[in-house]
Amino acid sequence: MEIVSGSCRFGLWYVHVWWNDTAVQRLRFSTTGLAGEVPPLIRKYCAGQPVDCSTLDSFALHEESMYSRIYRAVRDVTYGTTATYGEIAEKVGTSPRVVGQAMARNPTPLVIPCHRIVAAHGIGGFSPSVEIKEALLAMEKKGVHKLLLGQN
DNA sequence: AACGTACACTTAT
DNA sequence: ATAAGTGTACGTT
Repeated sequence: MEIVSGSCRFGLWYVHVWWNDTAVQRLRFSTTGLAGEVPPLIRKYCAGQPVDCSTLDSFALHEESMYSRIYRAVRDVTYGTTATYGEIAEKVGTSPRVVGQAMARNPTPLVIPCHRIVAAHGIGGFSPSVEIKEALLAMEKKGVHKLLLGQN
């Protein structure tokens, strides 16, 4: 099936997505837009609705590599919660540093929710900008609140 | 095929 | 604050 691409807004940023009917192939944040549609779930998520993009599929989840194992563990971190690099490392049997490396190379952020992985004593990194990570986490926190209280 | 090095970390000085 | 430990991937030989 053919790969299509598109972008949507998230705050000051654009989210570019390359995807087909089975999985997201690539996702990245950019300061410029791109013609075309993104998967509906991602559009809703970026609009602030409490939907979880990790229910989408990413090609990067289905390999036998260490990174792929890490990505599968990261996918299980649910909306509105966080885990540390060290926790993920322990789960898959590697070191925290490696988890950081896997996050830095994550081909499909949001779908593999690397923004929910934080350092033991700080927020950790995010490219292209840690502001995005902060915004995503703040939004999810608010979203869960909304879900529980049914308002605001 | 081996080697060096770069890391979105962590823990102990 | 700083240093040592860490495992994987990736670029150079």
